[in-house]
Amino acid sequence: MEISNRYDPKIVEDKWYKHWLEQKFFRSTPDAREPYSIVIPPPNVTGVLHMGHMLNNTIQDVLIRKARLEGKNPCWVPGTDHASIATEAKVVQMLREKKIRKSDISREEFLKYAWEWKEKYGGIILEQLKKLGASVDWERVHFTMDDDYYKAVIRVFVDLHKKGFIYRGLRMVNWDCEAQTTVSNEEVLYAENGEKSFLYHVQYQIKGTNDFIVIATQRPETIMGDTAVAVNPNDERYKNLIGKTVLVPMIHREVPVIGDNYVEKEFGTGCLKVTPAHDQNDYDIGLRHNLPVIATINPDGTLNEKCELPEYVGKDRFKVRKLVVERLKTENLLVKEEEFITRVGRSERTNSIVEPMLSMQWFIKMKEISKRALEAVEKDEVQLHPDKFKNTYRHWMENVRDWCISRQLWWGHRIPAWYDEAGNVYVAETFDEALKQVVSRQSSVVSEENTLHPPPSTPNTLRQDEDVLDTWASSWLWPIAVFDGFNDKCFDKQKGKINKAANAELNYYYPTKILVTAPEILFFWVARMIIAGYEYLDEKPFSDVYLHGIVRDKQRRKMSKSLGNSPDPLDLMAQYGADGVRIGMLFSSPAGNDLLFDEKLCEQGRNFCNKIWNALRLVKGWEVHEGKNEHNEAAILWFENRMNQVIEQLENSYKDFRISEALHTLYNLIWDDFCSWYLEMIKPPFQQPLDKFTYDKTVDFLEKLMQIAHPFVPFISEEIWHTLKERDEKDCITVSSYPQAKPFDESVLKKAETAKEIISRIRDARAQAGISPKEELPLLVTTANKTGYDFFKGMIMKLAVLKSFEFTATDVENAKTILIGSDKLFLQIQANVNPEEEKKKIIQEIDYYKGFIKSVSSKLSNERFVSGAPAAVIEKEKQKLADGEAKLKALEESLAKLN
RNA sequence: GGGAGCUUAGCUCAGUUGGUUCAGAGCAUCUGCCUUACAAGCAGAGGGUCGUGGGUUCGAAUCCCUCAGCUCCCACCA
Repeated sequence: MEISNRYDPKIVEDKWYKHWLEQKFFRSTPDAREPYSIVIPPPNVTGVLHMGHMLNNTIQDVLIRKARLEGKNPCWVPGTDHASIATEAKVVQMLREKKIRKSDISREEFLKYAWEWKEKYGGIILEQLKKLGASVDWERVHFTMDDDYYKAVIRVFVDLHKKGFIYRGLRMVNWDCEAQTTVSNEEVLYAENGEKSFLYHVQYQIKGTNDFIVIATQRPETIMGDTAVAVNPNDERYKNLIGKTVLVPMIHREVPVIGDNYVEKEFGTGCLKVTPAHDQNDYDIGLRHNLPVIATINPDGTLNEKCELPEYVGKDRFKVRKLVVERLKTENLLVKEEEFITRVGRSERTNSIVEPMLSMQWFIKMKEISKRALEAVEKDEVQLHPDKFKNTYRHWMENVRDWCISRQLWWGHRIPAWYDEAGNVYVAETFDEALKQVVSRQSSVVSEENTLHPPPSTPNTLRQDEDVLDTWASSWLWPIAVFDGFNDKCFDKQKGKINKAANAELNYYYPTKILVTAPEILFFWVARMIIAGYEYLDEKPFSDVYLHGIVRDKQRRKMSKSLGNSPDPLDLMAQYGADGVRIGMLFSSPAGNDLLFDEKLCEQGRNFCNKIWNALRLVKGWEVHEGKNEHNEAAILWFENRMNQVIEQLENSYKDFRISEALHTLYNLIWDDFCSWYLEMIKPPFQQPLDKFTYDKTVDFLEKLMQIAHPFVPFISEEIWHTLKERDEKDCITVSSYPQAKPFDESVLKKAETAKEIISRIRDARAQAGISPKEELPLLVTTANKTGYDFFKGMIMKLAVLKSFEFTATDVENAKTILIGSDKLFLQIQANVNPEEEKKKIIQEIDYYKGFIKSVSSKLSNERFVSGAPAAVIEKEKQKLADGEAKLKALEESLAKLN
């Protein structure tokens, strides 16, 4: 069979992915095996996958494929997230390009466009996952707005409302005037170095006097909403004013001067104007002092009639700011105008300045519901990797704030609340149920906020809340909902709990094994999933959380479309193969660290695949004859032991989720140990056949190596699996078994290391002397332990290209001397080396060993060390001392000879 | 302002309970090779006072403190 000398992923990858799907290798249903489930962090359907997703999904696939090889029942659930605000923004933009304005179309029409968008991008995302080789169960694709999922979200809302965790309240929210929606704190961005602004010092007249008090503000346009002026109660300058009344400029509203510790004496003038309607802190002060709230700004950012100045009504707040400043100037109320760097928040989606606004919103009370989720991580029931995130998690959970879950959007789960004409609220899963509540309202308690209103006369006027839920209020149910955990059969509406036993899937797969995601969404998503898990199942959603870093470019910049520094994953995979990209992604991304992506890493991955490929070519190219070549025994024994050692190391890496480390270990095993050493050791001379015994062993090694490598490089490993031997279509590496870790003999490994060192040193000496690597050289050795060489002598002769290997009792003159331990190797070459250089090197070494011996012997003569350290450590130290002394002696002899 | 973390080779990072076979890996660099699997390759080499200054210890990259620099999270000053 002719095998190309270049590995070509293109022909291989699609072929095998298709085959795997046909064989249903990724399909999982509950059975007797141990489950190993992972739910994918559902990518947003805002667009196509980026490099961060590649990293995220490669890690998951490695874990899933490893579990599959280990005979577990791996279930990797794929899906996508509707990502309400992000997707809606994309759709609005897309429509804008088509000259369609959201405000001109109906909710239904808009949703039609949004669904089309979802179908398109959701589809692309799933195709990208296939290209990557993701072994997800394609019969389990979920979307956070699928019918079942939608119902689950609504059901949870109703349930939490019933339990008293959800309430409706007036709160200061971040308002995006352009998108006309609230945005979460997390969606508010601040410019790195702040933004330039002005601090205006404005005079407020003290009532009944001609005196003034000067406040400092950035937002003069909110003056008309002022309901107090606050000073620090300990501020000697102003404390006497507390209780007095001042006049708000322009509108002459009488407001009190109050004392509040929030005010910092040093900042500005030490006097703060209080506008409870348009600033969070002012609102808090207002609550403490029972101040009225006057909202002067409309949701669209214009001023309303409450500002009492008709000329400003309907004008944008920033325009009004200018007008107010001018007016204050003309009225001589503006004392000072200083430049000021402020950290103003902008909406992540529209970049418009976020307006703190009082608004009626739905909230989830977080304190109580999140208690067990905090404990779970504290007690390591849920383990975070790396565990430094425990601190961050604790800090957040201990200071958790109520979660505003309503969004003024169309794309998402519409809030299941209905209002009657009187303003009563009915929270129910369906309209019909809400209607029922209306009918039975007279006698029953509905909810707190309704008690003020009488029951409606005509129930038919019920109108549903226009808002939808925050995306995370659906994705926090992901690990439960993808197993249909909220269906009628297993969800107990009375208790508000899921009966796991009534749902075979949930019972088998939940809790899932591990969640792989980025630390950025530790709170938005991870923490909330844990909360939901305990609330509905009294159980964690996953045992481990692997938090990987952000993919950045070489200059540490976050990859983004606008910077154009993000490569297209599909292009990369076309260029380097999916396996190459997978390796590239994992090569330098230990958990918790950002990945500085460099295309060279993918190139390295591709080269690695090619290396494996050529190992296959070599093996397949040999002619095999019956029999057994005794000379290869040492190599086989060594590699067997070495492989077992590495398998054990890999297990340790996997155990701690050190995926990157595992890959490095594997890479070295294949490239260095197998290709560079083992294959060279057993390689027969040109055009000579290989003995069958060695051949079979080698094929066996290569198969095992491919099984170990399979989680990282699924495609090439499958291809090699089938090229090595004729196999049945069902006999795939994907569903084969992971090699067991077997005990290994340290002494064999140690002897081999010595042999390898000898070979390297001889090659080095040869290179320095300028002698061709092909020229066979004689070697003479002095040693106290001749038998120590027996095993690897043949190997050394072969790889160091020696003519002979003899022992001698006396030192050899005119030869290059190589010290290995206390043994001396004399390589008979014309040593064109500088004796002074040689001496210098030896003296350096002698110094090192003298220091070494001194340190070890002082340790051994130290009473506290000898009495304190365990026997094994002392024994080791003694051995070190003996070795060191022998080495020193040999060195000194060599030096003497040179003199 | 509160909290967490980082600083080891030119670059990116390992270094698990302190023990001079522990100062490492990959990339990059340099030297020599088209050696019949692979130039997407082979064989070698050089390179670090382990951020600074102290301390604990028989012994410190590892533990403690100081300082400097960097990063992240949370809150946020009108």
